[in-house]
Amino acid sequence: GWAGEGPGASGKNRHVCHAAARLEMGSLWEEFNRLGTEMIVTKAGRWELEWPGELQRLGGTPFPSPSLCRRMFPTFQVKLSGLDPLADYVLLMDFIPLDDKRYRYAFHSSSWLAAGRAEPAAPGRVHFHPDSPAKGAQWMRQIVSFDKLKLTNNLLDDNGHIILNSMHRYQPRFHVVFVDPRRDSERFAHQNFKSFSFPETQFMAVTAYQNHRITQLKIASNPFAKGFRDGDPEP
Amino acid sequence: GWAGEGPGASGKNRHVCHAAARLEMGSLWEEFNRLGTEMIVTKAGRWELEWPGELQRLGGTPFPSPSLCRRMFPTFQVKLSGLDPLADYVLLMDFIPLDDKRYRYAFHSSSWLAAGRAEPAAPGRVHFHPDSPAKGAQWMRQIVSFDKLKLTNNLLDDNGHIILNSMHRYQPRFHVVFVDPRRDSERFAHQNFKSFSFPETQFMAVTAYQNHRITQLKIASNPFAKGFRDGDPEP
DNA sequence: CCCTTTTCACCTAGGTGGTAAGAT
DNA sequence: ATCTTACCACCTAGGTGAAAAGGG
Repeated sequence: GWAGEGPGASGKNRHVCHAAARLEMGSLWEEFNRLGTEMIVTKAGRWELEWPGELQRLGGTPFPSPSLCRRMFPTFQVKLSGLDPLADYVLLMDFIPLDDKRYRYAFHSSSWLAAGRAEPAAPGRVHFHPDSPAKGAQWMRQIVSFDKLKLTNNLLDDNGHIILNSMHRYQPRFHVVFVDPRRDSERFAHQNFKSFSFPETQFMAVTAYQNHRITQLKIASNPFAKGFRDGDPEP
Repeated sequence: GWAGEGPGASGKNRHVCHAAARLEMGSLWEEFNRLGTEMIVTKAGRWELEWPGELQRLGGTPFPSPSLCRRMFPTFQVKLSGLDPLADYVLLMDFIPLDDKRYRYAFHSSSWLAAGRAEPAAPGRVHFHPDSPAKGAQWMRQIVSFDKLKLTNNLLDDNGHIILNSMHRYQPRFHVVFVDPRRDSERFAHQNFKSFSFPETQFMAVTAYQNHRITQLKIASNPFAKGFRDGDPEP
């Protein structure tokens, strides 16, 4: 579907007021949403600094090992239009709680039940698209994919990942921010961005899948889970 | 080693005149250079557009498959200093012929012999570091690695790879370019960059390794070639 | 004969859910 | 009981040189 408008679409800078975003993989998102999308959040384990021996032999420096956090699937991807091709933009995402409830999954009825009030909100973080900043022309040239975005339930995470509470519901949000070259651009900050929310991308954060139909749809549609597919060939 | 100065170090813009670059993995480069470094260049094969079936099922769009070109090993990596932390810089590399000769390898003497004049120079291309442009602070924060740079001998390559003639010698060059915000910045273009050449990184372009000791050093030091190592454990 | 291309097994690197054990 | 963690086999994706085949 197309663009949910940001709050207060009026009074926007001309560089963002015509911006539009189309969610990619819309039919897949909707398929998940009908079942109740779940996204895995795991603790980042905080492996020690890695120095693989190979690298050590070569005289390189150690680097942080890949975290154990999980990506989203489906991946949040949008096709942008209406940007100024020559202006600079920053693209980013955040996640807002959909309510102040905590949930549990009732296996007997295969449904989610409210189970008390939400836990204290995790530190609010944003994920900047790693190509930011870039010209409008470059953002519009192809699909923008947030496949580097990772979710964790580790409140102490220091890798900059998105921190979410398990068993809570979230709405991903997408923001287009015009990089205002004016000296006093702070004064116009509220005019220089436009936000998009796609209701079909909301999800429940979990540490393990609860709904078996979600598990099966993940296995069927995520290429990295091919090892768990039964032998039913698909064209 | 440290920085070979660019041509005409005088009259440089203050944003680049103090720039310095230290080559990483220097001892490995020197070990290769003592034997006569060789780098593989292969034709990019130009596979058809890939549409893996996975992606098709998910409603995605096809994308060009990875090319068959080869990276450099060792990878060209530098540690930068002396940049203005708040200024924008573009980093790039190019490759200049070391002479106008063509070579062949004499197996009986295990040495390279001149074998006529160079073939017409391939189209001169540059490789921009994919993080460009970025602030000086970000470039100086950690080692800058050109591991996405790929070499090909395909004169018709349209993936933007570096085109080299096999059996010719080359000197990699590294350039730091200050992004001048002045309107008439073209007038100062010659002042706004600084170039670095590390003699220990020069190499012979080949389609297959000629010197067996180079092959063995590549196998011993490149993690991706571990499958060809004999069972001699290294700490 | 000299050089290039193609294909291959074998790696690195890292994204999956399953499973069993652990925590509360 | 309910939720979380740790480890695992199994994938995707792609970087290696060997070996054989191809070309002039």
